[in-house]
Amino acid sequence: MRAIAISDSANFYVSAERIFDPSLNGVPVIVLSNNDGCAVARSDEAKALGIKMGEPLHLLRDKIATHGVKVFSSNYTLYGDISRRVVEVYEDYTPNVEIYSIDECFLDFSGFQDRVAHAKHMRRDVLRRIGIPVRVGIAQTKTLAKCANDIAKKNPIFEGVLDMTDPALADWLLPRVPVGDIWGIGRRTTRKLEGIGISTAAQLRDMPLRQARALGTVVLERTVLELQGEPCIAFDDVEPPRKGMAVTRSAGAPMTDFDTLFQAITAHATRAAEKLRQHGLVAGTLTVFFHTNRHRPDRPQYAGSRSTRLTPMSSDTFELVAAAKQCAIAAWPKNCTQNYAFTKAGVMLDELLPQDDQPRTLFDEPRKSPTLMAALDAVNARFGKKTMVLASEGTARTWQLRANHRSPRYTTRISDLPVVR
DNA sequence: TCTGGGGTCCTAGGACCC
DNA sequence: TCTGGGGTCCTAGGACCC
Repeated sequence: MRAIAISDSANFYVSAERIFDPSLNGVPVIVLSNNDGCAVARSDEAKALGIKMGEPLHLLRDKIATHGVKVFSSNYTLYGDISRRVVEVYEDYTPNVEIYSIDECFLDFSGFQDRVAHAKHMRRDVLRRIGIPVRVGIAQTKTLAKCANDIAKKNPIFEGVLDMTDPALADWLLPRVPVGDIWGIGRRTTRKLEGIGISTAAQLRDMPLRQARALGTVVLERTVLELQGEPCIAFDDVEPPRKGMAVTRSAGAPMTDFDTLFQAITAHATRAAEKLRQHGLVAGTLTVFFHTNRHRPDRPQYAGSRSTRLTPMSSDTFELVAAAKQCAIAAWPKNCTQNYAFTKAGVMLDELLPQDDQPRTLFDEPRKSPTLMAALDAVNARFGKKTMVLASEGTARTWQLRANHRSPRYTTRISDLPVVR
């Protein structure tokens, strides 16, 4: 029978920090978003203190001091590497793995005999080899598997593995699942559904399809079918081509003049170009945006944004930064007497194509940039990120992110390893 | 004082074409 | 005075995910 499993890590970022620092076990730990803004991962102990997902750090100061909460800046280099290692273990347990997010994978368990025993074995193996605790939900469709995973997460009695392929078990469990907990049902749709008396997963499953499409869209209709056990969301172990990518950041300190803003935009465009080259892609459109602090309506507000075509399509840092500069100049406020403080800026790329598929024109000349970019990437790979940058990135870096609590990059940087005496 | 950074998919409506 | 019936493409905005 068709069986899809989803495996996810418990409080992934916190679990990753705990691998290398056992003193973090049993105590409240949180990991912050970029710029040390909000709590985006919380240990069970931190959740018990009432710390919410996305809660701003500056509102948590009291709790942190009172309860000795350990605080970390996010360390994506570490989490990305740990994530890759966890996937390697999954691949020993099924030939078909679909990476869904940094801490979640769909696994094809179709045709396996004792799925629960298999999943429990895999779970022990991930913990032993990598040190990350995971939970596994199994069902006929992705939506049901996510639901089973969620139930396993909340009920320790399942010991981290719940197989919901048995219809009788699903019939017993689904009336106990709030509709808003279903994958794909967000806040808005929850409110609409509750408005017509649908408050559990079982009620949503039994909703007429026409009504589902009318209330939501075809997306909601698919969720209903998935809950009935009919797969509408394909299992996809080949990565779909990316359509766009973005590099956007809050600034560590507000940016008040064009030069500072353009330094940040240079850095973001540079990073975007690197990402393109890593994926072997070129972009057809570039967008620059920047805006003031939206949490402070009492201050002057401005949001600027401009797009431009890249002709020819490009992944060249110089070309992208030049295009970004034109956009930034065009979007910069004109004739203004206000003193705007910009807190966020970004560069977005769209119409991505594999480099080899990019259209040529009659007048294309051979470009020097591939060799130059390869050299640039090689220098930065060998001597460290940002060894060689465009001068327009500046040296002051006042706009740079705050990251005051970052742990060492234990698995990817030898100089970060603690010295044992 | 201090509030993240990515993505995807869908729909409606306008512009334009024959 | 009468004023069709298709298409496609693009954009903006909504909703959702982690």
